[in-house]
Amino acid sequence: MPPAKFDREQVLRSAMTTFVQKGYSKTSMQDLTKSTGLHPGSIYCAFENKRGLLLAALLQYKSDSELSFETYFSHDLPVLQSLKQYLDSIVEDCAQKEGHKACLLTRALTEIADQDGEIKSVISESLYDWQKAFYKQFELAVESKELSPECDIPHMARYLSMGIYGLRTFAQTQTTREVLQALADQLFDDIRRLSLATSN
Amino acid sequence: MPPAKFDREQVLRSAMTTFVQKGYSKTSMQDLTKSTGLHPGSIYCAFENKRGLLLAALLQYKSDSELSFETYFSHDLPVLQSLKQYLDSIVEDCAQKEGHKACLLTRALTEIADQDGEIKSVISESLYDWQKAFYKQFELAVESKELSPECDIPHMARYLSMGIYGLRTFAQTQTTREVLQALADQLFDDIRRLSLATSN
DNA sequence: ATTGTTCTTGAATATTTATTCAAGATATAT
DNA sequence: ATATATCTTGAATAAATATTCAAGAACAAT
Repeated sequence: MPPAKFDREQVLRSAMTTFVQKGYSKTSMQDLTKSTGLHPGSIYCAFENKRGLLLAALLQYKSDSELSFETYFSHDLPVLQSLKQYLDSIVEDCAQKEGHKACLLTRALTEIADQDGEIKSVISESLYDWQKAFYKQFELAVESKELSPECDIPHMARYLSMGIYGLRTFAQTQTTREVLQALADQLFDDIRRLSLATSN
Repeated sequence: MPPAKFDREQVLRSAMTTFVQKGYSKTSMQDLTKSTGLHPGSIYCAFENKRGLLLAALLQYKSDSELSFETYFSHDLPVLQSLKQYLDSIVEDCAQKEGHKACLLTRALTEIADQDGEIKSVISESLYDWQKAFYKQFELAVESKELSPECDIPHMARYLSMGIYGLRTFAQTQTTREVLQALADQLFDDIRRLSLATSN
């Protein structure tokens, strides 16, 4: 019965959603069979075990995120404008009262990275790649004279990442859109100041 | 044999440590009996169950944190100076390579708040109280003319909380002291700018 | 059609982990 | 001293959950 081979990406997206919503430990195999539509045997055949499914989901999440990143940053807009829209989209995600779309990477990072070196590596590298993507955008913007040649690009990229981590955590206690938007706007302003200031 | 009644605070601190290090779900009762020195029966007698122990530990953590907060902010130093030292102490915590001291509140928040309304309330309120403690310090500093009367105090307090959440998350992927210190310093600068600027 | 191969199914098993509780120990009171 | 009440102990139990695997279904090839 080989034809009905399941759609791997679709399965991974379902697993992603479940893991983000319930966390790794609290997600049971039963939850996963329900959300993916796969039976236990199939999951074990395809991904070895629950942990393997998480690893695969993390990689899928990374690749999905990269795609999304590009839709914001790959036009010929000024970086700062793209960044503004990117931050707004995060606010949008966080402001959803029900089923607040968290970030699978950071959620898994805080939940299980201490316990599992390989997973920690995968997550850390993905987050670092994400940070580097900002880095690269800022670099291009320096070349095109949008940003000051003296700004500290790695520092800016790190501070931006930190701010987004913080925003997402903050959003777990408070989802008022205006508040979240004000925080995102403040972060944007601070990054912009760093990106322009020759003095600092 | 009533006399050997265990020291509740000590037990809760041990449980706190274990929960922070392994996370709630991955902490087994066996881990807890080992770290607290209590036998299962005693734990169930005193705290009802594992969840009850977490709740008690969260409250203890809150009260310990408040005490620590006061050691930083209750002298007659300028707020900004106290804040700087407070941030430095967080960097110190985060830079510990082994057993990175995370925040129990945020860790539990991301791990289980979605699943348990009561725990979410306890955590949210504790974090909000912490935010209000900043708020109050800024308010006093406005009264004593250290800070501009026009600064947006609630906004500052929220942005500061957000920054600290972000810093702690960032520290899970990168523990280089210089990098963490630079991020904390940047956060400090941005808060200071908000606290002084009449223009914004 | 029949056979062989490959993939699916999900009930059965193994394992881990929370929880209980009856027996034991310690102290206080009489 | 003895009795009584209170707290402790940790092995036994219950519950939840990951994992396996033998039987079954779908297709392709002869």
